[in-house]
Amino acid sequence: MLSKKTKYAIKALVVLGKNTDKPPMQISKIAEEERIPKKFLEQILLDLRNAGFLYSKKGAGGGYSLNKDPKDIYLVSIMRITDGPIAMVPCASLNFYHKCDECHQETTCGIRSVFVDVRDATLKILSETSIADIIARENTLITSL
Amino acid sequence: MLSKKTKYAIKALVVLGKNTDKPPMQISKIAEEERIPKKFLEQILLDLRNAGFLYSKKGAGGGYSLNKDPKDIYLVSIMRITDGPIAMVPCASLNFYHKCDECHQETTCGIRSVFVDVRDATLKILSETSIADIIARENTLITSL
DNA sequence: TATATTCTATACGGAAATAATAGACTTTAA
DNA sequence: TTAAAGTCTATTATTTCCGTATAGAATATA
Repeated sequence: MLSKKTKYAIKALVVLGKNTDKPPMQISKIAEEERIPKKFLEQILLDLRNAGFLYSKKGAGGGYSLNKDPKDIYLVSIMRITDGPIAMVPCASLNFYHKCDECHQETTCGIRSVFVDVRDATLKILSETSIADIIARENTLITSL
Repeated sequence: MLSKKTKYAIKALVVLGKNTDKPPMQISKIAEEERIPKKFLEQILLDLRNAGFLYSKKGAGGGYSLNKDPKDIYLVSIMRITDGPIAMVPCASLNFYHKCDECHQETTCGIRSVFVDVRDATLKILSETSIADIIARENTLITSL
């Protein structure tokens, strides 16, 4: 399951992605609009900032804005920051690999073999879908109502 | 992440899938062979039995055996018993649907839209891969060493 | 029929992860 | 100088996962 942290991160980035031509947006405003606990959101935005996705400005009139084009922020990157691995088993993870506790024959493990395929299928989607795509999808969905 | 419960379930089914022509196998033996905590495995096998995948026999000489052909036991079914939903967001789940806490506009949610695609990609693999396939994959991997 | 063997069922407890909150500090605009 | 922001770390609360315990029911076989 996606953590709330990840969902909040994506939602915040979507809001900021619609705000690119305006002055930076305050945490409080994002939290309010998306109904995210403010203090929790602070932590999340900080992580995204430290990973280079956000620009922040302190003091009066400060706030957050995207540091990249929404087209260049992919879900896979966000998820790796907030949730960590994409794969469903640690032994199939590209960026967060470690051996499974239970496993003692990784090279011949049939479970691993299947979940490498699952990882690849998931990864293909998540690494092709950007914040801009999410916004576009929402616009399409709204139009088709 | 896959729970240990699910991994243990798959491993137990694989062991039983290699044992189809022999008398039922005791929990203790499966637990020993696969190094699974026995009491935990009892619960898991019980769930699989109640779902119709296993046949069990009490008393001396009793034990567990598969109630279906290994070709007809798909990973998706096992996972739904042990872990529940396949989708990464509850609002995208086919068998365990419920609204996300945070969400108030499900029909136009871009996150949901993407994770429906992820679910479909995952589901395709998991509903095509059976216990027999896992065994076959392991044999292939062993041969190619 | 007695007994050991094996599965059945439910309840419990600790550990880890997740979610949220708190408070003190830093920077900046006006 | 002060109010408005973000920064950073610690702490608490909640939930889920993993494993254990215990009592019970069914069955083979001696």
